[in-house]
Amino acid sequence: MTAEDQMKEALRAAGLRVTDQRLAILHLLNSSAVHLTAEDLHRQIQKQRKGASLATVYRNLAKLSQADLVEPHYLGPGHEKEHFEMAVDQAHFHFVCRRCGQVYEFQADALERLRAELARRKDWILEETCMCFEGLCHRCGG
Amino acid sequence: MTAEDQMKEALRAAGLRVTDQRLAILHLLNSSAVHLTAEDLHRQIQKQRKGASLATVYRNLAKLSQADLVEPHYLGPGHEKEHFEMAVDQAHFHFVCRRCGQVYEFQADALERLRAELARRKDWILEETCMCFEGLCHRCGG
DNA sequence: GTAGATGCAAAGGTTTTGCACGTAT
DNA sequence: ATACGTGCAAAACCTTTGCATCTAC
Repeated sequence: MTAEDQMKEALRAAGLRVTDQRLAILHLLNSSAVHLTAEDLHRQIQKQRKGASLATVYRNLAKLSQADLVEPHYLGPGHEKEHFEMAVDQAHFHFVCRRCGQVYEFQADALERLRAELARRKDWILEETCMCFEGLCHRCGG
Repeated sequence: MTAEDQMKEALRAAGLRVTDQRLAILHLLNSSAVHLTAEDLHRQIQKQRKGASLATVYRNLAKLSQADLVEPHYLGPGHEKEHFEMAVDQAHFHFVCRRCGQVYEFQADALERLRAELARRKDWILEETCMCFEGLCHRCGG
């Protein structure tokens, strides 16, 4: 099954209609190594034959996030912008280099364990976790 | 030395002039158990004899953050709003209850160790760590 | 055919900025 | 005296929404 077929199936499974705009968004997120903002996506999609308006990008990112097809993360300098990436099974975390802007992903079992321990110890239900790091990467001075 | 004297000294040490508006902001953050947004601060400061415009609140929060006198954090539902608190030595983290809005702070030694390990293993300089959680607290369903 | 999706433009909310005036140093 | 800080209003910025049209099902 092609990647496109998988996307269509995932959309239908989520009760969402298959549209060119949604496929375009998913394709971009799927093929992109970086994490894109709504504005990034819009800019790139507009170049394509079947574009998508900025409003549509926002509406779809919201729907796709709700459906767990994509994941929002607050990244970037100062950590103020929402970025999106394809949802993946593996929990992972982000490190943003403040000089070159590169986003590195990494696994950290210890963080996962910490999450579980906190929930148990404090008696909280953790619905959302944001853990991200900023600094200088190995190339920029680390 | 009173808290006010300390604030004045800290401002001068940072090369910032001592103004009523800045003292008002610092006093509010200092006495507040919760984490306030620019809008929150503005609303409360306006009630005082010597108020501060919203623009001034924003400008000062930026300067005070640069000077490490206060710390910005992205909290709140969806994690999209910037909140401020007095800068403190102890690294700590935040949990926001989605129902009652209460912000809980906690320490996590494990995270500190992880930070050190990551920096060493990946050869990164970690300047900023964001770790925050949202969910339901023990009173609201945890 | 109908509910859902889109594009456009307008509105909403938050943060920043230009400029004239005020004030800490 | 002067550089810095402030208030006001306007602008910039990001995101959401209303509405008419279109389209996937």
